[in-house]
Amino acid sequence: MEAAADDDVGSRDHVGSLERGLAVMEILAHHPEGMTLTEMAEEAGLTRAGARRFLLTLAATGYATQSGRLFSLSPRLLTVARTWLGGASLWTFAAPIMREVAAKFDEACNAAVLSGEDVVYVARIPGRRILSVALDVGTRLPAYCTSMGRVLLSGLPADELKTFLADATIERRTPKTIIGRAALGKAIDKARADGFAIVDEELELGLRSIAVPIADRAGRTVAAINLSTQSARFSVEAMERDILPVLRRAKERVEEFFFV
Amino acid sequence: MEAAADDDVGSRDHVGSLERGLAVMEILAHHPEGMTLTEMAEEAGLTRAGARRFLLTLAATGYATQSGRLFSLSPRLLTVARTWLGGASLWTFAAPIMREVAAKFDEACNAAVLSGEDVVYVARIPGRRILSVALDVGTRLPAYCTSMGRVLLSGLPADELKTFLADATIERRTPKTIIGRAALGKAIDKARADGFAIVDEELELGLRSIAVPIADRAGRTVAAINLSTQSARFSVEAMERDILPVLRRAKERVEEFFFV
DNA sequence: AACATATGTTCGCAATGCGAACTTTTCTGA
DNA sequence: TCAGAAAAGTTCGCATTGCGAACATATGTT
Repeated sequence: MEAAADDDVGSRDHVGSLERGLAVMEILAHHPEGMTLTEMAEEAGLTRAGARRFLLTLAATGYATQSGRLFSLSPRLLTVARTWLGGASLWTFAAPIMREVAAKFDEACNAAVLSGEDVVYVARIPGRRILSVALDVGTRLPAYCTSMGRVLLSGLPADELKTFLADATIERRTPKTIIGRAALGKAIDKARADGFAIVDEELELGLRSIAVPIADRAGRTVAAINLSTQSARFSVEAMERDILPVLRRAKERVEEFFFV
Repeated sequence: MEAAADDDVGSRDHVGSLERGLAVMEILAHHPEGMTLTEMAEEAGLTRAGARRFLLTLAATGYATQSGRLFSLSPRLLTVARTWLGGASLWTFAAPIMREVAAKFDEACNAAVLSGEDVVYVARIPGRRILSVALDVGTRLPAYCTSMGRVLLSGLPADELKTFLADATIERRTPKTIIGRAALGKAIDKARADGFAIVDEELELGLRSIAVPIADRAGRTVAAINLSTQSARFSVEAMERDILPVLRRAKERVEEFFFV
């Protein structure tokens, strides 16, 4: 049973019964086969009378069901969760997370999905610095030379990636653009192995970005988030050292919104 | 806000604070954009001080987050739900529901999925009456002449159903078996339009069954449940009048365990 | 049937959560 | 920028709510 933040427990702003009731609900979640009153009392550290009250209240409110001596969760929790998730898009939920990332580094934090040979921006938290590339939700950029594109491509099935590498339109945009298809394949493989990609002035001189993939519960890469910076601000090394851990944490938090 | 069962509210076995806290959580679920304290107090029918306590407790326990004046749910609810669902199979959760159906009619209630040209039994609640067909989890029966097969086939994409109708092994098992491929196609179309299928002595004389499809949140038919009876017990008309509503209710309850 | 175990019930009581009132902060419009 | 309105935060007396111990009943096991 996870403890609440310590400094709130003794406070008059705290409802201990709610906390204990939620803990009982969580214990039920760990026991889909059902639990008896005595088992719950032991596991929750409550008296039988106390555990019984919480179980009966969860049953009365529809969160649990009682069958003989066994209490178990009901699908109401799913209904509530579904209502919540269905009320807004993933990127609405992700926005506060991305906002924290953007604010921490004062740079733009973006999200994109793969569409054909492009990435399409699906969310964008501007930084305070002006980047020359005008970006907004809906903007398309070529996948091959963008950090988000690189990690998205790394999540493609092998045959699809092979087709992409064979067929994609690949042009030199800066002296640093990787235009060799074999070298690009290697860069994508590296992104897959690393779990991130840094694109260093391949799209545009002065522009450097780092991206991580967003995977659903089945492990499929469905989106990417990145931080775009002016290359004068962060070296490649600093990106990996300073930005990557933050971006990874954001990735994990966004992924919590995927259910299956 | 849904009321708890009235006869529990005044009881000493009831924890009102838990109930009110869960109600606050549900209201948050309807407001993914976040809510202020005053909005919550109004909607929950609480004083500001009361609403504030519940919100702060939900935040302290990790179920909600506070950003300035806005409170919103956190993904912890998803984590709990995921833990619960991940701890057992769908058919474990469905078993009590199917057991109620079986007990109501004293007949076997079964669940199956489509596998190739067959249905495979994935769950089975026996009735008290002995049916001559020995069935157990894992049993395969031909899809074309079973009620569950019929509704499962009705959920196939058109091209797959066309292939099935063209290629499937179809044999006469009783004088009532539909063996004409066009007629079978029509029966499957009828199952799709009706949302259920009755198979009347097509598999075996003396055996009649009625099935409904189980669909996931995207509307894809992924399984079926049925009630198998001796044909002497229930006429086709009685099945549709008496069993179908019960089976439909069970379908709805089982479908609540699908998240997306 | 006897016994052990688990659950249900009761009720005195104290602690927990209540809300009203006051204070502080934030927002809005001129 | 300032004044006023609105919203949120804080305090604390108090009553009601939830507590647990003890007893009663039901269920399971040998």
